[in-house]
Amino acid sequence: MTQKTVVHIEPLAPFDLALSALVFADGNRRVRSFQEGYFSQVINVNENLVWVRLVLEGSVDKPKLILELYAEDKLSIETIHKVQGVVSQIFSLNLPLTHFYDYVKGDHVMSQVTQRLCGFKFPVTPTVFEAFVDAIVEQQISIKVARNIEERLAVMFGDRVSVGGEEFFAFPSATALVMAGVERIRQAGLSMRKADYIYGVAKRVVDGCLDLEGMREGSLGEVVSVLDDIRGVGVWTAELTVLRGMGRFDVLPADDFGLRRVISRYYCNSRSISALEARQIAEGWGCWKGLAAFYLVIAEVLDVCL
DNA sequence: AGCCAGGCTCTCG
DNA sequence: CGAGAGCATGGC
Repeated sequence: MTQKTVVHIEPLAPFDLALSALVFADGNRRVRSFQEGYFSQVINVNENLVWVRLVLEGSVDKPKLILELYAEDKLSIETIHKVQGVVSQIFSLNLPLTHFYDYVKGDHVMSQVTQRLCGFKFPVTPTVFEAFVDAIVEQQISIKVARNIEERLAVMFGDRVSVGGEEFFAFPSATALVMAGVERIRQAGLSMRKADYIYGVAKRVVDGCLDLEGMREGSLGEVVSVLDDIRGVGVWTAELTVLRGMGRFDVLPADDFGLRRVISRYYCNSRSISALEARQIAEGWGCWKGLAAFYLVIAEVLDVCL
């Protein structure tokens, strides 16, 4: 029988859930979505599968969150705490955005954008592994196609939890992907090559020769270089993994076509710019360069005029 | 219809 | 070395 628990969270202000979860607005409800003010997804804390729903009460400047946890069995206090920790991590609830806003005050474009998008936090994945696989999936193809494939991977290989007769899927574990094998991974809509890369990464994780979680504390250059050495992984994939998987917002994946395009739109009149130029512009955003770049992405999506 | 998306590897000159 | 083909899918 489904068990429900409700927890109240007070994130550091400002926080805007609608902006932060905007990218999940058209997501598959069984995997991860943002609908009618509710963000939802399955969270896995030591083999406990919990489907969570998160909604913002109060304002962006005085944010209060209500977190609902649904599980098939009664949850221990410890599990509830851990789930709360993961949610807090996904939206960087304790990240002081005001430091970022102060830092870019002198940058005309970024100060405007941060004012308009006040409270946006770039969502992070619960595990580094998820970000790594996602980044490989996202190589070269459009975001929409990539998202479809990622959702398909969850439905095909992810653990499921049943809530009120509905099924919800977690992101697949490395073990599940290794068990699936290259051919079945490919059937999610990937090229043979990408399926092979993903299988390879999962296999390393299962074999214990790639400790992704253990790399969170490593220096940026070191981590990127270790990941970059893996077959199928370049600098772009490594940087996106560090950014989105570890919440290291000081990383700019400058090889990213979309990020370069949006940076140019706001800073160089849309002429095509090199990765080097993008990095030079991003230097002005200091240790916030990765987050800042995604402020521009959201600004573009919402067609924010300056 | 054909080109291109939040790349990367492999091959060939 | 640098340039170019190939890859899966879906939107335009």
